[in-house]
Amino acid sequence: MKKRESYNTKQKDRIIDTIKRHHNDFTIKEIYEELNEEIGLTTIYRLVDKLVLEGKINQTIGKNNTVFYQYLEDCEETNHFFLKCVDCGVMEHIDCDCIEELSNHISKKHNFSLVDNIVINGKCMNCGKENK
Amino acid sequence: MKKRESYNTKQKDRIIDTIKRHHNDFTIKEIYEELNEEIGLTTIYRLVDKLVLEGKINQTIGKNNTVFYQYLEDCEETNHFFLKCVDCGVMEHIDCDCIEELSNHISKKHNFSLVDNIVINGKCMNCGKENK
DNA sequence: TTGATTGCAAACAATTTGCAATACT
DNA sequence: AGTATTGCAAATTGTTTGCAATCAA
Repeated sequence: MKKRESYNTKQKDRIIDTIKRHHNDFTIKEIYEELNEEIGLTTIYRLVDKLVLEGKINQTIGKNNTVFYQYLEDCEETNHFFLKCVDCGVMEHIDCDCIEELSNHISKKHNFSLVDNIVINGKCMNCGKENK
Repeated sequence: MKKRESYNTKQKDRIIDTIKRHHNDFTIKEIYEELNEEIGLTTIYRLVDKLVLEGKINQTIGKNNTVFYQYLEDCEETNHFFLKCVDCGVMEHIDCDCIEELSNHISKKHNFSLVDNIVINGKCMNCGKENK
């Protein structure tokens, strides 16, 4: 029973491609439909689960108990820090010293080490100004 | 059809009391069982949903697609900022200038306003040192 | 008395599992 | 050839809804 590496398949490619085109949120159903239901739901669930475990996708739960995912772009930086707008769902990757400072501070003063992929909720400029 | 304020009930009291005793994570099922199944699941779902909407409870999704909730303690400070350990689930309330600094910086430099209740994932000292 | 709340049973929706067929290397 | 992957159907689980009975004000 030799352990093989994973196989490349047409389905994986198409799912990942679709996921990457969603900069912000996506749901399983959205991906399923965007693929014209040509790939089984089960397959999508399985791949997305795997990517969540690998930390490439962030999983959240929002309005109406809907489960959302976000693809965390591949980037070389050590810090994968994102701001996510709770209203429109837009996600921005932050590459700024403030993150490292925060991380150091948290670890030194509060004895917590931040995880690799941090997603912080807020409101983007557009959505923020709408509320009076 | 006059709009009444909400009623105080035995059930609400017991549920909230139970929730408050869980400093960290809780699931609906845990609460249900801790109440000896004396209060209907439906009632628990309804109250917890309401508290989530009011921002008193944080809702997350974790391992095995389990939905977790955390009660965000009542506190006078404007900033409700928490560090949550992804391993053991412990949550710590942070009351520190660094939060305000971060918040100002994010808003000034990155055009995002942070939401009221921020929960950031990390590893607490105990769980952090276990990994090699 | 009036409207809110409760909780059951049923409906619904989301996710997982078993398994045979298929695809990858 | 040998193992991973796929996808259907079925099972399972989690959550919501309808509604009649009950409760709070």
